[in-house]
Amino acid sequence: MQIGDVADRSGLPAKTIRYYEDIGLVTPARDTNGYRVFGESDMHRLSFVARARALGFTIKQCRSLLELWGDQERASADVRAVAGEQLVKIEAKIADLEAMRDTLSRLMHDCSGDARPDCPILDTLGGDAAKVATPLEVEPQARVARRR
Amino acid sequence: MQIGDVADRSGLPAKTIRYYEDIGLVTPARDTNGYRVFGESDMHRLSFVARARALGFTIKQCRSLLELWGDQERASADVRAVAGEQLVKIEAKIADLEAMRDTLSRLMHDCSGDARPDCPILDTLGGDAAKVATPLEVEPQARVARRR
DNA sequence: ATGGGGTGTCCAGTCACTGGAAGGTCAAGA
DNA sequence: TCTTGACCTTCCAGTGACTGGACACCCCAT
Repeated sequence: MQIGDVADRSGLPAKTIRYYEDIGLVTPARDTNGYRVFGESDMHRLSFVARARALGFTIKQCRSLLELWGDQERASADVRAVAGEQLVKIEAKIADLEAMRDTLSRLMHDCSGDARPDCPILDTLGGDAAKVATPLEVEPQARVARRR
Repeated sequence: MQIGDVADRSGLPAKTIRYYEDIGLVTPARDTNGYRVFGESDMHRLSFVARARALGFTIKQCRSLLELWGDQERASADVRAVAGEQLVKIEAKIADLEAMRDTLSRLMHDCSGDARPDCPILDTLGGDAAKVATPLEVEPQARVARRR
């Protein structure tokens, strides 16, 4: 198989597959003309990575997972640990994004969105607490005394 | 004010503030010793950006919002448009992450997480549909015929 | 022989910072 | 006066995971 076939079958762009070779995730053989030659096992590795990436695993985690995948002596607890770590990060990101979404949609709701300049969105971003019901404040930190 | 004070008051790292100067978000004056000197308006701009970034706006969007903020002739509809664009992106990201979370937590649930090697997480990533209830398949795309 | 669609390498750019090195500035303490 | 140490400066490089583009080679069909 050459790179285009693998790209089609794995769903990964050829560029990405070359990149994965670059960083050592796959090591396809080479034809006499210099073209990469992928075997079924390369194909499986790439599909594995594609699925793992789709679940949000980092390349580093993919490396660990690939290693565990190839290790018949593995403990499923080790796999579970990697997945759990990822799940925690995803949940944190969701929480962050939900907070953003809530604030944004409240601001959108409060903004008339017409030709007039009055805008609670800008008021909030500008920190104009007087004009805003629930402002988004950034508390200043304590700091060593400054001269001048 | 010098950069440290602004950093404390805006919550942004000094490095980031220098970076923001670099990309033209603020243009603080300079003291005779070369130190940056920030006025209240610089401070407000930076706090504005900090809040906008906290809501997930890109630097580019921050630029637009800053411009609208300074424009007395603005229409709140323009602000609302930027915010709406951002809200859509955030909602899409949340949906993506929730899908990942759901799949991951299902896999975690199915994985014993003990010393044995059997692991539905790896089975799924490996595309071993036979072992998995609801596999995560990547459909191959149609493609121009390939020789060899 | 020509055309077109593959494939190869290499370099640069993305985004928004962040880390680190090497050095200048200033006020307070010994 | 000298030193210490907190602050400040610039510049360069790295992050993650690709992605785009330039340019050239390979191969088959017409």
